[in-house]
Amino acid sequence: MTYSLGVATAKAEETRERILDAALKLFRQDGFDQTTMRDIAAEAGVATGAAYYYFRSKEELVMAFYVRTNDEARELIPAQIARWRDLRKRVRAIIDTKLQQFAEHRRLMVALVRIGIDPKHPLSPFGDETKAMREESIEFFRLALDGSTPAAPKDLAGDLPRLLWLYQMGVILFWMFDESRDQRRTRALLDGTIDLVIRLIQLSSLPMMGPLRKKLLAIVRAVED
Amino acid sequence: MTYSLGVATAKAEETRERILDAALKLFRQDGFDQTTMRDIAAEAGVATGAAYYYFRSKEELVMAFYVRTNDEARELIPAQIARWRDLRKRVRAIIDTKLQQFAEHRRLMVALVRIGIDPKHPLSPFGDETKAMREESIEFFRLALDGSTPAAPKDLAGDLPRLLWLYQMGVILFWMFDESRDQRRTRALLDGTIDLVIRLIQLSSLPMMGPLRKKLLAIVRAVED
DNA sequence: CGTTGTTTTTGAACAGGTTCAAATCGTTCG
DNA sequence: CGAACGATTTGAACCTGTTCAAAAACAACG
Repeated sequence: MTYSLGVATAKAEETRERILDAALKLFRQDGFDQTTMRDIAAEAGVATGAAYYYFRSKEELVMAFYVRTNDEARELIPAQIARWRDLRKRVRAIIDTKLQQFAEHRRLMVALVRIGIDPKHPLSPFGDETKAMREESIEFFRLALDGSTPAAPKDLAGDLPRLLWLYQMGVILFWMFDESRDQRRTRALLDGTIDLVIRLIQLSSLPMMGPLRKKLLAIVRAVED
Repeated sequence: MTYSLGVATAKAEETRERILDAALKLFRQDGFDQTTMRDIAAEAGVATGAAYYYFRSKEELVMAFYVRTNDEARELIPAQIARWRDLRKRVRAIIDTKLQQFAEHRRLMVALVRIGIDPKHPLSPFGDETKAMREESIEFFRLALDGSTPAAPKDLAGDLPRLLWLYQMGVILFWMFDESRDQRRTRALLDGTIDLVIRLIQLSSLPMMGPLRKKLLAIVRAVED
């Protein structure tokens, strides 16, 4: 879960942190592609090989950052959810929190997407190795739906968290490449679509929507494994 | 348009083709990552540097394949469209044709996606350099909508081709990673969603949908540049 | 303390994408 | 023909991610 390759002692843990911090500093300063593993090792004051003792690849350094934010989210997000009952606000709060966490390293996440888009890659957000984190993230949306207004239709309870998570992933993807000032385009997208998403959930409760909803769910389930 | 770096003579054009063919042969045989530029050059009977005289990068070899299919599509797709008036069938024919063209090198396209997902990358399907090809692909959908049944609502005529193109890109993306036998999952996705897409277009013609449609279009337009 | 086994660290070596200066080829012109 | 010039081709060199065998540091044990 903590993706620690060779950490057995406290000093090792410290070295690992030092390498990760050096990497993040340089990534932020010069960008992912411009930063070499030799740079990172030098900045951390270790030999080149040391980085590979703790991280399997350059991308795994980015993944380690991602894991770090996930650890933080475990505290942050439930607290946010507890502040409202309104589903719209809850979902918005989850996504806003995520974006805030990534903000400092926005462009960095591209490195993760590049390899992660292939579900076969170990670091893919859709793959096996990241399953625990993924499920945890999905769980937040289950929590948000729990006792919210509007309430989610019962028979969607199983799929809705996953669907909202997918929506979140889409927004984050858009945001990573959003070069508008302060990423206001993403804000606009959020403002426009959250409303739509919630409205859609409500609409789908209407009896007349039964067949359509069934069809959609069938497709969604067929698409997922 | 033809992405030819240094081709001025007929012999050069021939060398270029030889390198591209060698590359495609090896990519198909051993996969993109397993094939080295040195392999490709050797297979083509030229020095390593020669490949870089004609192609700016390893990925550009894949792009050259993509361009090739696009050149073919210019003949194939209008012929397909002319076979029906039914919009569903026309759209399906466009997408099926594309998939058929890529079929032989399905996994190869992943290499293009990896870098192309970043709109900043020169080879991105969303970037400047590929604009001509992109517009051409979108044009096919305009052609498909032209005089089709059902007819598209007038005020959607401007955006619909681009939206259908996006839908196509999504399907192709899914297909690239679809490891089910004969990619039947993708077929299932197509069977399920084409219907939905066409139905949605029809629905949006209903007067009651006015406000919703406006809202959706506003979002779509805000998201695009 | 010395021995032994494990964890951590080192830096050289390797691999493959890419660059580049120099050589070769081909064409044009006097 | 021979000089001049651009187009093409070469292969060595460069850069950077990654691997690996050996050294160093450390812990446990007698």
